[in-house]
Amino acid sequence: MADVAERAGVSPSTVSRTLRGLPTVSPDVRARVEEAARELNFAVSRQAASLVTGKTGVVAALVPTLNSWFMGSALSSLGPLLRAAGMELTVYVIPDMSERTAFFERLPARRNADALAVFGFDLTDEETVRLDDLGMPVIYVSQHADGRPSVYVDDADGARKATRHLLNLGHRRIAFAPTLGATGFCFSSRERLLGYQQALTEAGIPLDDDLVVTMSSDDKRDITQGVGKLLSLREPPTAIFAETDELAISIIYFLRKAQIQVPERISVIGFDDHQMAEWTDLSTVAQSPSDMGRLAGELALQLIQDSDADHTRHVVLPTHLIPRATTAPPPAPQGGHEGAVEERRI
Amino acid sequence: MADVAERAGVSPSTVSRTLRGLPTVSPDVRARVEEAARELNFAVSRQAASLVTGKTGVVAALVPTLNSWFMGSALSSLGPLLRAAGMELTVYVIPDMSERTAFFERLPARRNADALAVFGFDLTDEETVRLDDLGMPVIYVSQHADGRPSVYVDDADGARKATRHLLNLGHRRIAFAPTLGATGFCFSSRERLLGYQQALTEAGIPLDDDLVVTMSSDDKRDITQGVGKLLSLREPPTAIFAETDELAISIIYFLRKAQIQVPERISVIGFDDHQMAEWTDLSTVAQSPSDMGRLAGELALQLIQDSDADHTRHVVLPTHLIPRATTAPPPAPQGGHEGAVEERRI
DNA sequence: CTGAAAGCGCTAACAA
DNA sequence: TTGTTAGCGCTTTCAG
Repeated sequence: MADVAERAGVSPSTVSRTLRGLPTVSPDVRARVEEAARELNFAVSRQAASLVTGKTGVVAALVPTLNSWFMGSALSSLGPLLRAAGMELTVYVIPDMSERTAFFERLPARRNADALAVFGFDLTDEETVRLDDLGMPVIYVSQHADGRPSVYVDDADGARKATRHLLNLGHRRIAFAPTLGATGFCFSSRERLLGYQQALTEAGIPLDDDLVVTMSSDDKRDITQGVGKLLSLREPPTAIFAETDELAISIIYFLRKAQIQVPERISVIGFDDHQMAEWTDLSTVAQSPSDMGRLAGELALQLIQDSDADHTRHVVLPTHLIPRATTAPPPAPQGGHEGAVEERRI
Repeated sequence: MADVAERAGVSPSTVSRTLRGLPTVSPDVRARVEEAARELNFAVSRQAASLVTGKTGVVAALVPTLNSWFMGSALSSLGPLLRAAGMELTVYVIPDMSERTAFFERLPARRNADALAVFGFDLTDEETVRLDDLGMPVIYVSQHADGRPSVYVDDADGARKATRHLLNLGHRRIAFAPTLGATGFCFSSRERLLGYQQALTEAGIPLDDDLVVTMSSDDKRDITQGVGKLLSLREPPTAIFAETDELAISIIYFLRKAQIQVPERISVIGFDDHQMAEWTDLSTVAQSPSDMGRLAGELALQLIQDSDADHTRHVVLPTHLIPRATTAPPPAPQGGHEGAVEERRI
């Protein structure tokens, strides 16, 4: 910066003012400084600046993985939004329990970010408390956190929609397949289970624990076994509501592999409206992770600016049912002969 | 840090030494300092440290989007690797041309990272030169950059494998569908096209430009039109090689929707071995983006440490063909009656 | 509108 | 093994 100052024939202070766009710089000086900066390929060091301002210019995101449709979409919208505000995005990927423990013990984000967005973890109370004294706003995304800023979809409502859709088609034996990430992380399982149960109760159908089978969506064997468990019940389900589209698609794969027609014999519905849902004609409940990323980013920027903004704001996003070709009325009670024309599907 | 020093009854330097794990600290002092640090919830400010060391402790990744299987997998493996080395990952998401221009003009990573990993962009020469004087090692991932460190798969070879597989099945009219990101970014299209052409030439089949139809994999209309173009040729292809699995899956969707059986009438093969490829029984060429992420990270760390390491190293990863159920021999020349048993697919 | 000077929190010499 | 000192590159008073 001193070089730029010298080249432009002004003091470092003036260079600083110019480069930050402060209005208290005369036009000709501004022009000289900007040219000098360009010629020298000068870029301000965030490190040095933040040392004195106390702001790092960084928003941190805590994610269990980047390798999922949800996270990818959310961060793809968060990133450019932050850049537009002159901020950078640093990502902490926490793929397993030991990394998670390490993260919460050391809290490496402390002093190295102005805000933290926590994506989709089902945090323990201790972990939440730990984040409370991190010294920066923490935004909870895709999860509730009482009394703390959160952005999420109404998962329970979405699950009700999915379940009601199946009920409306005439299904009475409806299974729910929550998914457990390989690492003990848990997205919105609880809420979706709740919505599923509410819809059943609403319809006067007793809950049956045998119809709730957790499957890890990364693990083929686990899915086969889970599907097997459902098929071997004395009264198997005629419909399966999978917690995510990815799980739904793999369940369909195993059902069809076992010669069980979908949706003629068993209907399957997912949750997400993953890009693949369209290509596989999957009925699902849509949510918008990119909206969540955007809103989380806006909330973060706002909380960074007004330290006394409303820190308890919850933003709840809508979901909507997208019926496609994997849900249909259940097969006739005993006859077992199925729908006439069989469409081709991927 | 001064607080910690006072509480532990030592000087700031000693605290610094302790916290950085230098060996020149006596055990009892170390213990006192660590306890004090824990009690005060102290974490070193990277900003201040980097001001004096000149190292930021950050690796930057430049990506066109995070919302793709490839990027998600690559960064999911890069992130934890960097954390294990005590580094942070900051991500620049450059979704469109204007952001791209802005990035290369301002180079915001300058002085704010120790290395930059550029993922999957097809950079212009000017852009590459611009990165050369960024003042930090730049690792090119999923692309060649002559004389600069690169990590990529042998796309041409993978494409040859895919094309040969189709040739071996008896196909002679084979189309190639490169995909153009919505934003003018271009992954490995060129190389894959090349491999496709080589395999054809090798087999003595003349190239036909009509069989190469670009389709934007985000855009439904574009894909329908592209498929339509191929189907309306005087001599339509009996097989399509799609540049990516995602494109392959959507092409299959449109073909089946148009009552064109896959693979009986037209074979389709993709490239990636996307997680969904298995669930859709898609034949494909596998590559491992997580390996690429990992190797890129290792290379970055190495270049950061030894500034005089080999800056021209190229790491080339293998691909392998995974034949599944979307490729089969072409239909009999004129009769048009297809294979006997029809397997069920998602 | 501009410059001088102080200091942000840390590390790296050097001295003890 | 530990403490002292001098900056790293910037922003921010405060004078002018």
